[in-house]
Amino acid sequence: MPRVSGQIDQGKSEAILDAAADVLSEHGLGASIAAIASRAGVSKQTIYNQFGNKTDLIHALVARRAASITAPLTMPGAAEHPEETLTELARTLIAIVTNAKAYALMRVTVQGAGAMPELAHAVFEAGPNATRGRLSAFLRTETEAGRLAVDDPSEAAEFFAGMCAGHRQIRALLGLNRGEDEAEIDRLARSISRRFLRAYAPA
Amino acid sequence: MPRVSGQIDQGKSEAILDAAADVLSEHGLGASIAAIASRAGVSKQTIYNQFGNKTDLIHALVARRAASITAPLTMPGAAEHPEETLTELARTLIAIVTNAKAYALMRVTVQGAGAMPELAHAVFEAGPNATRGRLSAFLRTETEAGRLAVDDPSEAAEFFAGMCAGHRQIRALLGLNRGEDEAEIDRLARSISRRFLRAYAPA
DNA sequence: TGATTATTGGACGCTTCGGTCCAATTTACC
DNA sequence: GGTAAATTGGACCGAAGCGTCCAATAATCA
Repeated sequence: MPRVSGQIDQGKSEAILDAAADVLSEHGLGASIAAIASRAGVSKQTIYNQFGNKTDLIHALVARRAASITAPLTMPGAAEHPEETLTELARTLIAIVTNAKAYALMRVTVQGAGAMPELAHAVFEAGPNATRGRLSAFLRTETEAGRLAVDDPSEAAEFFAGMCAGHRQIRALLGLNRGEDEAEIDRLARSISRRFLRAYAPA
Repeated sequence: MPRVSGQIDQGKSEAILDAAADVLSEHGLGASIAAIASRAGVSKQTIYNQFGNKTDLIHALVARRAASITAPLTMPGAAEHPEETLTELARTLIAIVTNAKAYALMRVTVQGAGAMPELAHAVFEAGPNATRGRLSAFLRTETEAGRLAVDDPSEAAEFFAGMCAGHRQIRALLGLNRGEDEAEIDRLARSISRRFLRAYAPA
């Protein structure tokens, strides 16, 4: 059912990626193309027509989905007091680590790290490392404005991210995440922001 | 070459587990029994004689090796000032997350989380969660002694562990870890300990 | 030495999977 | 309607892996 002469069906393409995300997060990288095709309601051959092979399919999946996950991570503009900004960022970070769908992708990437190292590298750069970059820039400007006293912004940013991740990250990767409720996330985010500010308060 | 009548060769058993650890960390869970046997200098049949099947082999491996990794994690006794104690603990935690061999096992566990959830659960309990338990007990006694002001010891322990893990954990799982040098680890451990104490200093 | 038992190595069956091929069919465009 | 293109479904190949079987061998114990 081609929509445009000589072109690939974009709708089916998205359906395939959705199915791949589902099946891969359930069965890991060992999931078969046949299973993905079946879930997508599509012929196996169609997948090969559109993506070439399994490796390229994974690449396409991670590339397209990583963008949607990293999207909310843009650093909010500096508020007059950094506490609100940091709390908001903490909320976002916790939500990502707690989000099953998002972390299923990370799991797939971890599984495939041996076979596709460049994918692992790309994911790390686009995700955690990009966040650190933005956050450390924020901390630097706040320090210059005298509202914080951060000597090593990059290190401090990693501390902050680590506090947000906590054991939730490894638990998510191990498939042990209980759904965290909204109020709990909010409470945690405030706590992180408060403690972090105490640790880096100007003298 | 049996050593004791009716018994299994313990030396070979250990050799098999060592080989399994090596091969699994290189090729992931997809590694073949044949490859492990070859690396161990042992017949494939011998592996089946001793461990039954692949799943049980993985279980045996993780069970036996997890103990040796978690061993150094015993909480040191409370010093007169907590800074030294916390710095030492931070050093240990960073070393574990940075240790390629240790984290190779974690990677295998993550890969197998779908197929063997009870293994994932056991590893989490024996590793990160046990650490949190011990650390939070320490923080509680320090608070009672008036040297710290920790309102939620469990949460604080997770913050501390998260600061130590930082991006190193996910980087290790993605196979991106550059070897961290001793001096750098030491500097980082001190920094974490100092900042943590500022965040939780008594009023 | 003889009996017992683990080990070896290699062949084997079975299943699963990636990837290809192809004829029949459906869909979109002219 | 006719044409060109993609899709379908199913057969098919080759490779790989798990686990079994077995006859020959080596090592221990009595």
